[in-house]
Amino acid sequence: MYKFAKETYKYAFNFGWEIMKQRYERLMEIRRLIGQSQISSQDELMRLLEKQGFELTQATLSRDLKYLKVAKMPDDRTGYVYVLPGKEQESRRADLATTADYGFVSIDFAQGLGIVKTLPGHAGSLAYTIDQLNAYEVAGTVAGDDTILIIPRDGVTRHDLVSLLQLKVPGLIFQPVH
Amino acid sequence: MYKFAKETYKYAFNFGWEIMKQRYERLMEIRRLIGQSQISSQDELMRLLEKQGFELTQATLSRDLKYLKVAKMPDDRTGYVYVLPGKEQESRRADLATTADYGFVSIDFAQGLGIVKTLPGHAGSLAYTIDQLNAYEVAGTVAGDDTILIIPRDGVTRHDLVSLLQLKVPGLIFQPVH
DNA sequence: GTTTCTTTTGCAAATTTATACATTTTATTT
DNA sequence: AAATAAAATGTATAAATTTGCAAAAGAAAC
Repeated sequence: MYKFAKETYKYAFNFGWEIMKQRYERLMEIRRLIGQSQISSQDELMRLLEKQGFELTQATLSRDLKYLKVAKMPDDRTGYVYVLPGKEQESRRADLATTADYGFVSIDFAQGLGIVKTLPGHAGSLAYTIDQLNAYEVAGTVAGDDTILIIPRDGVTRHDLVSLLQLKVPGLIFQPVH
Repeated sequence: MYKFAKETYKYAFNFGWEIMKQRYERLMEIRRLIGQSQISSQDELMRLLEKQGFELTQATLSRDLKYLKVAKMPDDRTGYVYVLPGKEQESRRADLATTADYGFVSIDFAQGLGIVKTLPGHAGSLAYTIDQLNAYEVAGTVAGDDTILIIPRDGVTRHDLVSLLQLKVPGLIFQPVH
């Protein structure tokens, strides 16, 4: 939804001399389409624009996207998606946990249990985060000061567990300091 | 700066069975490089990694970047830059004004002056924002309720003015409602 | 209206990025 | 340790994106 209804924003770009009206309408439409749907290539976007009655080549689209500062980012669903400036964050918030500093140090396995090492004092909060995932794979956790014991359910492999954590706790493995 | 010094994070990925140590070190280095410098192509990144002693092909890099969810976004300086997830925002904060809702409607020119129309009551705040730019091009502004008069300095063209505003007030032209 | 200057766009080529497939490497199981 | 399974990587190629250049379209100046 844009602030100006079509009728209105049509004139929002009247620079006094009928500049680039068509181009700006196209740019608006591009923003709308990208904000609304998961677009993963310029050709795909081009086809959508053509349906709307715009005529253009992919080369122009490349320039438009550059002008609009639209980024192309990897996406689990579609492979890659175009995202509007400022919207990148939102699209990453699907996961429960945020990219906070968990104090994670390492994970190891023994006796069918996962042993997570953390910085001193960080075990509790990371264990809590893991509990909050409510994941089937995790039967329960026990936290000390700098160590967490993860008890996997029967049949859950260490690999399943690592996958789960990597998927649901982004930033756990690669955690830069702010 | 990473939380774990090299010596430490070397072992942060000991999953109990010597998994992918080399790969993870490379991934860490990629994150470091991308966070630190303005990298605009995979080949460029590859060369940097080779200097660090890593051996790999561009294909692997493409996969690594996908895994790390590194986005490629347009950048005024370098054309395009790779950005870490969560860091996109920061790289856009160089400009004074933020992507707020300015109530901007249109801009026109007459008598050598710029006439900006805004939504009712928005003239004052947008004029203030423009004043805060402290731009040479603008000798001064006068704001009513929904209209701003911009007085350009001698020799400043309407084009200069539009360029200035587009450059310094991102989102002025394309402003989606939140 | 005509001329001049600027911007936009398409075309084609260059560059950059992604991926299918085969191979190697690494982990898991027996 | 051997066999099996899974993951990572290179090679070659396909796909996608960017860009130089020339033409067209649009504004500005005259």
